[in-house]
Amino acid sequence: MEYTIGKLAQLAGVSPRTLRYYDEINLLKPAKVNGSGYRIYGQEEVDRLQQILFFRELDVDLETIVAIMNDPNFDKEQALQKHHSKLVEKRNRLDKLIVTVEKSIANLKGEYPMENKEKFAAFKENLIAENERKYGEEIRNKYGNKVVDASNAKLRGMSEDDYAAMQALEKELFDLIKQACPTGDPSSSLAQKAAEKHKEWLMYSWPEYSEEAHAGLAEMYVADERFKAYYDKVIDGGAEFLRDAILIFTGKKAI
Amino acid sequence: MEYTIGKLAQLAGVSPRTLRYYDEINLLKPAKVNGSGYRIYGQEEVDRLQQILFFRELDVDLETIVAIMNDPNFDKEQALQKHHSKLVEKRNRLDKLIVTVEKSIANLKGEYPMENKEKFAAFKENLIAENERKYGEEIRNKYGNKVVDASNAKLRGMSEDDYAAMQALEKELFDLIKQACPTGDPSSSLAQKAAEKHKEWLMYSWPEYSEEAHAGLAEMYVADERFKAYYDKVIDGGAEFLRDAILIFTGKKAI
DNA sequence: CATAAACCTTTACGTAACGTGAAGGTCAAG
DNA sequence: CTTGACCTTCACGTTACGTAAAGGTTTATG
Repeated sequence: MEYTIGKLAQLAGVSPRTLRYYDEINLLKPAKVNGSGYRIYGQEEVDRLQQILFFRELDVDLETIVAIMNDPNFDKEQALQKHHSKLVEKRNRLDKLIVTVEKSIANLKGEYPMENKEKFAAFKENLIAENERKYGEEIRNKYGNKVVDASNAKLRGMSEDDYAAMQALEKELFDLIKQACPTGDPSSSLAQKAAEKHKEWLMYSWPEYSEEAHAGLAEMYVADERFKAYYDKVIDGGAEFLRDAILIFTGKKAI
Repeated sequence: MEYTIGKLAQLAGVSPRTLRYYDEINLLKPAKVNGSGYRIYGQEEVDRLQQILFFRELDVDLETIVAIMNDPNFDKEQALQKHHSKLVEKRNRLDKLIVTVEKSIANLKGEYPMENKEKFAAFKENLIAENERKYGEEIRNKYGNKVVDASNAKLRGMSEDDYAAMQALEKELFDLIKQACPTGDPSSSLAQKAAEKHKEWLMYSWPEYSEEAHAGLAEMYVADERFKAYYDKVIDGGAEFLRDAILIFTGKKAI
């Protein structure tokens, strides 16, 4: 199937101008140009345009999309998988915004007391996610995690002091893990103290605590390589040990 | 609680520049300006900023936000209610996008045949929603529904012929309702023919048919005043009658 | 008490991703 | 064979801020 610029625009719900612009910036070149200068697009371009729209939906700027999609290592399926998880994340953030509206209505009616901070927490999650997307991967690789975390912390409205306190807490947590892990007993009082410390640490960045969420995060510490590496760097097997300690701490696992 | 520009910016996760800009365009004026020209914001401004961010989240342009919020008839609670339903709509559209990604992955693997039209259907729903938001209310009031529907139809990639066919179908549907309604029997063959016609009509704008969705829409025809008025205009009680006919047609209600 | 750091101010130009004509060539239908 | 619906390339306009620059104010600290 071949498409002129107008046909493709119609199919995809974008304007011809947009397609010309994408041609100009080397994001989406037509399959060929016919004798009289008309742009002709084929199936490959249709699929590529769909990919572009997914990126755009996730607020990735065009320059970045060009860089990603023109990379010889670009893998269509992998990209779609990533789109999927990002869209799910976006939906989760939307869920929180919806809850915020509900609370704000109740607040307006005087039925629910609401701190100003809470009124914007869900919006800021969007920002944090964007911040991660834009600079996260790059900066994490170049300068390590601290810069990104500090930046995220700042976004959450933390003072420098709070951030320092959080860093200190994390150090205590690391020390506890280092001590408790070799015993191999995640129900030991030292291990439970670590779990408690971890909760304290969490409270700096979480709007509210729940055992379910805490336990869920613990599972992720082992499932997600990035986190696993982070705690295994402290001491070998640290991630699993912390997870087990937290699962016991939150009552999700018997001793 | 009083906030300087930086404090409020920090709280809400926006830049001071943004707040100055909102001041400039009369969207958010500080509560007062102190002796040395500093902008000072209070609780009222905090809440107003939250409202602004909700509008922004829904891609309403600032000019429109100014118009809406500076309108003396502006009702905070009503606005929040609207935000809520719009956010839910947005989440529903996100859900469809997520399904589209999943299908596209299957398609890529050759496990699922996918028409090009389907690849963009979910994106176009966003467009249709935006189109409605921008021009819908205004134009519906000024020129009636036809213009908007035609515009939406065009967005869906319908040809003029298709649109004409859809209009013809709708007229047939109206005639059937007009005939069947006075009998008062939604299970009559005429009424069921109307339900069938309604399904046909739907198929022009729906990507796929399901009895659940059809029945759900029928319920909405009575619940939502706009729709109710639309069918009651054909014949008094038309909305309820059509709903009952559809509920029987879809097997959601016994005869 | 000074002085530097961390705020704040206005002014003004830069930007991304197109929208919107203008001026003109191409193509299918009647 | 012409009319209307396409297409083309300039080229300037728009929105919602980002980003210095140049300077005044407030607050923490030696």
